[in-house]
Amino acid sequence: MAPVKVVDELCPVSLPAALLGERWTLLLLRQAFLGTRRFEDFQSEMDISRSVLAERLGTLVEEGILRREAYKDVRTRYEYRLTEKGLDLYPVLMALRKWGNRWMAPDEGPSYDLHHRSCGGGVGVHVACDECGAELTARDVRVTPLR
Amino acid sequence: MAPVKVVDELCPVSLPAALLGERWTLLLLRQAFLGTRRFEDFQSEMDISRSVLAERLGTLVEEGILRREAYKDVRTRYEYRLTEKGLDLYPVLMALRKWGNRWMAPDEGPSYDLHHRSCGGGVGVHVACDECGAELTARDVRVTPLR
DNA sequence: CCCTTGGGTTCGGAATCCGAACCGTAGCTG
DNA sequence: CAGCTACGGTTCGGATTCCGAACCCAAGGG
Repeated sequence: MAPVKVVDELCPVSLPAALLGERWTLLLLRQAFLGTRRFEDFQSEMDISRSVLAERLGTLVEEGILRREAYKDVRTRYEYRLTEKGLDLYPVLMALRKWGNRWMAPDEGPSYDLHHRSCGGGVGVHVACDECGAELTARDVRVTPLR
Repeated sequence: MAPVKVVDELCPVSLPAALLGERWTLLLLRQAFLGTRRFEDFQSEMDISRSVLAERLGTLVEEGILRREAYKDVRTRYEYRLTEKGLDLYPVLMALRKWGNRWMAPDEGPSYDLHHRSCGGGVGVHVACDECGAELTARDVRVTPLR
């Protein structure tokens, strides 16, 4: 694997990495996928300061990953919900989870489980060739610089 | 999707998220997967300060994601290489890349491309049911709290 | 000998993060 | 209607972390 020089702005990983690789953002998204929607709930379920939470929610809304929406409970409240762009991050979280289960699992095992709604099967993540369908590891992939 | 209260330490996403959701770590891993191995090369290819680079490389080594190894060039040098645990993060990076290509792609397109070495096909990432094989989105998955 | 290179470590100042306090709007209570 | 509470923030001061620049040391090379 020869080192590939990369123009950072043109690497499809670097922008998302800069966004998600900001403290709290991944945890916030996990929480969103678990169904948390309200400011207060994020704040009490994660141990994050209110100011930083407000800021992170703000940038996620700006990025179009969450949308802030008013709704009527007993009175007007707001919720932060995943947009389509946000929902599309699911594979990232699932890949993280799979890795976490394999390499950083707590002794007692996870505190929740995920299953396919309709058949009850577990959730798997796979990197596969679009052409031949073979499961791929880093070693099976060639990097071709374009510029 | 009812909100699920999660004991943070028992969520298989939270530990990896805390680790990778630290500034620079994801970018560093991307670089590692592209073949960068030496301190100086990380430093010149990414725009990171030497002190933080040293620290991040250190924690990744502590975590067993990279291993630091001496080797002989014209003289003794060191390289940071992905361990098996590190290589196993490939799906995370690929999921990030896929998302980046779809939602944050730069106008000119990516600066490099990935292909299956043996058949030339593209690299795909899939979340699928272990049982029935169906492709899954967040909506198809049920969260079951265990404790 | 002095110079260069790789791989760091060590500053001081700048940017972030945190907890705690505050604020405004709304409803509910009496 | 006066006062209280809940939500969804914003605004502080102090504690961390980050950064760039400078320094350090070992091993060659000229």
